[in-house]
Amino acid sequence: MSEEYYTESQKKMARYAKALGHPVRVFIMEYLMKNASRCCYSGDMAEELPIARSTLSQHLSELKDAGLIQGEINAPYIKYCINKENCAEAERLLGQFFKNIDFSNTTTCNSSKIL
Amino acid sequence: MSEEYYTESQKKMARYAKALGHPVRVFIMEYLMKNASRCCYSGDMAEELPIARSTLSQHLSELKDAGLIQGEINAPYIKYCINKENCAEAERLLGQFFKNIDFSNTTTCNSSKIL
DNA sequence: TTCGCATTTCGTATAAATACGAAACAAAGA
DNA sequence: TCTTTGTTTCGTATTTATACGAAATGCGAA
Repeated sequence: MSEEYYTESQKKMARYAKALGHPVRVFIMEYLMKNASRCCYSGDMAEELPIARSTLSQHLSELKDAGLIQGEINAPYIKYCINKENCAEAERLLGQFFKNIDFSNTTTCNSSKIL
Repeated sequence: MSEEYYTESQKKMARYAKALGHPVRVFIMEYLMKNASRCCYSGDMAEELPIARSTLSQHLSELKDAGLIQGEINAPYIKYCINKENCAEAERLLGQFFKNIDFSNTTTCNSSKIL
């Protein structure tokens, strides 16, 4: 019944963008990127963030559900790291997306009646 | 009292990403990019989307508040277009962000205990 | 088996996002 | 001035996101 109005790319892009749509989650991603050579645990990040550990855990889950990170059990810790494959896809989708902007055209929206 | 935990880049990135975190808004952005040479009105997009016009208007407002698009009054229409300056910033921020991924390192999270 | 530890899940509260239809608005034209 | 028209704002309902503390979980070590 419900027709498909959005392309797979549009839905995927929105999914990835939504996951990155919170400063805590951007922080987590950058933390994992910077510390990719060593083990990254929830507790390490918790010490640098002003939120409860349960809240951090939820943000980790969101990034995991979106496919941007993955966790590996290293009991009693859980080691987190970037999901490179999906991050590469997100990078590609976003790159393609912005490439469609025509920076040569300067004739639109240059009047004084800008909202 | 509330210390600053997130960088300006992190907050800006999250803001832009959040604005792109819905298929309708990705659709709108791509529509405006593709039709940059001509006028884009709310009604044109409404005809291609399965949502109420008031809902579309709200999504347009979100993109506008995030700085990704702008509107120009062309009564009784409102002409929308990409805000190139801010889109360029978003592109730059996201590009920098993903560039931090170390694709050469393959030693993390390759065990069988992946969550 | 029992304890301790890091982490998540649960329960819950509050705020924000998403959606719709009705009403308001602003400007052009009759 | 009144009407028409495209769009937004308002009022509202529902869902989802964000946050916390308490309790549960899973596992290694004692």
